[in-house]
Amino acid sequence: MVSDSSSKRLTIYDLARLAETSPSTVSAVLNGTWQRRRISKKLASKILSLAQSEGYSANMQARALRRERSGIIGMILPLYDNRYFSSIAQHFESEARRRGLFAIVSCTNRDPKQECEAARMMLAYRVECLVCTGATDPDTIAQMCAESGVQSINLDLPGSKAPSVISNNREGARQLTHAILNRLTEEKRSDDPVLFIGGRDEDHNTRERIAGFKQAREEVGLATAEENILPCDYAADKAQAALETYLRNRSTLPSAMFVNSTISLEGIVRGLQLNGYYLDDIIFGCFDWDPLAAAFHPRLMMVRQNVIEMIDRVFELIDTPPRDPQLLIEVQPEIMGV
Amino acid sequence: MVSDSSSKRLTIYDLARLAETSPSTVSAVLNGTWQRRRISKKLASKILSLAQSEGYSANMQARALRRERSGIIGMILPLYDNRYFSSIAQHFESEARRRGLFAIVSCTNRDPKQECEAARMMLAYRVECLVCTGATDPDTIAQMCAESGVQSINLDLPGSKAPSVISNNREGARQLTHAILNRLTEEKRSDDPVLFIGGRDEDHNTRERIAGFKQAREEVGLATAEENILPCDYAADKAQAALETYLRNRSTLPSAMFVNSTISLEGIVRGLQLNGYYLDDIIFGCFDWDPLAAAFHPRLMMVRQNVIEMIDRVFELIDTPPRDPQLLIEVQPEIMGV
DNA sequence: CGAGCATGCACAATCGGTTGTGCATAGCGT
DNA sequence: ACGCTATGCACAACCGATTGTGCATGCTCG
Repeated sequence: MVSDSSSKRLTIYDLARLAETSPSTVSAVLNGTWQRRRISKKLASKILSLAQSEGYSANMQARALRRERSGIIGMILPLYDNRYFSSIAQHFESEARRRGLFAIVSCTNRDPKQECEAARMMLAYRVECLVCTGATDPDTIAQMCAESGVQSINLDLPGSKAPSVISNNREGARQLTHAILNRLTEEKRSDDPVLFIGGRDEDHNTRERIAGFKQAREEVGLATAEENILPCDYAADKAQAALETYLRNRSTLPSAMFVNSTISLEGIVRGLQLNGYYLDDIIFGCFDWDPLAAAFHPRLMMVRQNVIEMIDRVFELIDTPPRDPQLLIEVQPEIMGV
Repeated sequence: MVSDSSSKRLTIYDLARLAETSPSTVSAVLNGTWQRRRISKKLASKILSLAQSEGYSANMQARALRRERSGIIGMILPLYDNRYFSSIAQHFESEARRRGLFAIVSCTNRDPKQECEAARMMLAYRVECLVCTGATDPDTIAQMCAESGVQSINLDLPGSKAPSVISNNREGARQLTHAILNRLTEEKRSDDPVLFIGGRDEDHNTRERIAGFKQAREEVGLATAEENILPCDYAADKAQAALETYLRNRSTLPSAMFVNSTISLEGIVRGLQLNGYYLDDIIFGCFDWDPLAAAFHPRLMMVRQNVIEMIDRVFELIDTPPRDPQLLIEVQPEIMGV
């Protein structure tokens, strides 16, 4: 290992000098096209072992520039702070790696401005494709990508200008609601009200989940009072406040709750603890999955979105871009703890 | 917006043609050096508005190649799946952004091979600095970076070949243990055994935490039996199995437990629930922080590592690289729920 | 023995910016 | 009118890889 005194990194020109050959030959050997270019096996292995021993590493910027392909695939993500988004990032990364792509992920804090800024950076780094996860404004980003000739795909929340892969929120919510109602029936409390809490009214997923919730109740002959639907935003504090307001107006605790995310669940649980309620009495269904929470509460059922399949679908769309930009793929989530 | 028919992206050469000037002038204007290069304000604003209206975006690969600076800063991370690592990634990203750097983060699943592979990729993309978080083998990576002339910094777990920023694990554990012991005293159970469980014997942080645990007990005159120290690995299953084995050999549950991470806590809680124990009787101290878990258990105290300060320290080291490669910076964590 | 082909490699253009340098022209002072 | 500086910009050489093309040399075959 000859650590170059200049501390500059080795290039194919340096290797060419060392191997007494030309840069183009070195390049051909190092990127595997040497057979096609009729480089002798002898010279090839000489160059390869030299590259190895000198610790050569190709300059990806130069390669990307010349090839007009960066080898980078981008994702924007609201946050990392729950298992759902974390595992999305993780699977995206490993799947990208498997395909020889380098994944870069940017958190945008559910802020449309940051989303745009991140998308702009990714486009500047010439990502070959951009996956837009849970974006507040996916269409703007799809538009930006289209103008740069870059493919984009929406994940988790659908858009209208690029194909989307999302969970089947309505069906997941329907099944979760049925699971809740079944528990209530087992406990002879089938007529008790169930509170739907958390999420945003404007957001596609919340609307679908509310629809699934109502549908399930209807299927067992129950009407749903609007006062029991509280899309108070996802944030823990908002959920906690909404719950406390709700409780102030009535004498009894609901026997069961459909909570729209783990972050909302955090506020709910905190609020109940602070107000001295006994948690284990309540049946929880949470449209989200967290194994630690599941371990804590014996009657907490959770919806685990099928992240692996969602990411698979995303890459299928990347491999064979659909004609229809409005294509919507729904993936079935799984109900845990039933 | 003239969407180029060729669908190729605009370059400074295109802009130069449109503005009837030279590429070098366009470049100077777009990267802000035009005053120094005595370009007239008039021409500058013409080029700027043209770039704006045509949606020009500089090719970062080309820029990086010429400038010999990628503008990229890298981080390798074991996982995203807990709040600690997630927030590390998030703060790293936003701090990098604030400094005009583009952050790329790779998950390596605590696998030394993946760590090396990720580091190699990052070096190939010519990161200007690599932050190595919770690496199983930080020194190998530090070595790779050094050979490429790239600065590297260890985070969370220390190494000997690059400066490190970690939590003060011993002091955090000492304080957490005191908090546990105080609770026990309040409840007149101060002589009950406390179980330390989770983590890896070989890992620096676990060793320090065990030391802090023992020290705190010693400070109140308690000896620590080795049978009550179970560094059974972090994984939930391992922790659950270790706990079940432990319980099989004695008649009573420990009144309190020091659990070495939320992932271990998951296994512990699950094991206790499955075996019919009443969780709320137990005092938990967990060297990790998860607000949802904290909401669930009224007697769960948690150590929240000061991620913001740790990331700040990392960037200070990047700004002014220390002479001593063995420099170790310890950041005080906070005890939550006392 | 010479045409023709295969073999093995080097040359040089190129990707899109950046930056040192040089060359006109204008303005100014004497 | 002449020299001098300041102004405003263009030229061209890079950065490090990729790739179309071309040129020797050696070998085969009629």
